[in-house]
Amino acid sequence: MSTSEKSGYHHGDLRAALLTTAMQMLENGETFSLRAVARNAGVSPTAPYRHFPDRDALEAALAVQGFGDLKHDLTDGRDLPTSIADLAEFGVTYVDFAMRRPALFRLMFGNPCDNTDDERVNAADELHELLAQALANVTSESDTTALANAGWSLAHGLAFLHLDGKLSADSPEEIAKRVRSAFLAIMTTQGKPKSRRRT
Amino acid sequence: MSTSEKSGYHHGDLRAALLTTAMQMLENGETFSLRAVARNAGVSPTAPYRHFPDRDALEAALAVQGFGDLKHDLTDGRDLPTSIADLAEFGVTYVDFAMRRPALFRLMFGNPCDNTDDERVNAADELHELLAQALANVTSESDTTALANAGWSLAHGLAFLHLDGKLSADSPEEIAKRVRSAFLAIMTTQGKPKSRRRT
DNA sequence: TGTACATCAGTGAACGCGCGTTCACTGATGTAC
DNA sequence: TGTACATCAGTGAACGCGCGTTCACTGATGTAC
Repeated sequence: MSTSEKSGYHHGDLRAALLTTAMQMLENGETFSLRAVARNAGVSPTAPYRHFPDRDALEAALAVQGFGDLKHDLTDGRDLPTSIADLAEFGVTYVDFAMRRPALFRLMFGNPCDNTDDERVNAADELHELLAQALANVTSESDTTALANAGWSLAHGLAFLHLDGKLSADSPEEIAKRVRSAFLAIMTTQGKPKSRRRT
Repeated sequence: MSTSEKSGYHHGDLRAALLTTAMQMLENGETFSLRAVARNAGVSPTAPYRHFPDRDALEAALAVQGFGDLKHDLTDGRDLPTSIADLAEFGVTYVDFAMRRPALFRLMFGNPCDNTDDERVNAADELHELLAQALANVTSESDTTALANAGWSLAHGLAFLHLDGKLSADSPEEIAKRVRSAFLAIMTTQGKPKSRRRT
């Protein structure tokens, strides 16, 4: 990582370099391949196999990092939400992450989980728990799991609808505004609820 | 479509047959390719080019059909929602569609729109409008777009989280129950809203 | 009613592409004596 | 301190794969006279 920069053959810290490179590619919205990552890292197509058993392993490592980053975005420099307005900001951050790092977000969430990779499962679980806590903080209900699912799904749906161009916007601010409005609107509705039964 | 079944060379209605075949493949969760569709339809790899200019055209045609089917599922044999409970059933239908036809759902929603195909755009718009109407029916607010976005996003998020295994369930019933709970929970929350400002 | 011919709807070989992965290899590094 | 050697981290050629698409073609259909 330090002295090895000029040495041609041995890279020094190729594993880290591959992750960095792959992450950059994802940030640019590219869906990467093992070969493309190697190419961009300036290394032969087979070199990555020294550090990752296969393509899936690289993906999993990136997802773990992604989950960490998202969690960081959600918690760093702010308290857990205590009001609906706070919660809306939580949602804004979630969607903003998706828009800033679309390919990474897709990699994290956009395909069936690989439940064999423990690190990945743990990282995902941690995030899940954070979201549950956030929701629990805001409501006075006893059973918070339904609400937690709803809050997550709302943010998640907004993220993907924007990502896939089903809801279009000209600027990040416009998106943020839309997310805020959505959270506030749905959590403060007074419709004409014929039945209010709980399940 | 009628007499042509035995004639070897000329198929009779290959265009329709290709769509049917492709639809079945999607229903089975397979992501298809032009070649695979042709193979399954018992026809040479290049035959589809008689009926579709390229792969994207086939995809667009399938998406149009998908939008129609989903709209049908949502409206046929029932009135538009008038209560939150009705709306929850609307969501249940949306998610159920996604779970029954996962690959089709992904094809419809899971990638940036092809806005050059008019038919496709129209079909998507119609669905969009239907959702907006449904939401408008339930609330007494004047500006319903925020709520419409929220309702759609909520259902959409639930659909994708289940599709991608982030929320897992053993049966369709369990999913339906979860969707209902989510809608009811988030639309009837009384949190401790510090601020209730609208945007 | 029968035939000539244009049109239509398929075939099948071939192209170039990027991919994941294997294999035998070689150059660089670091450690034991 | 210097050397022998094991280990480590790369290389580069090659594999088989399925894909979308092109091209020149041929067999079937239907229409005009």
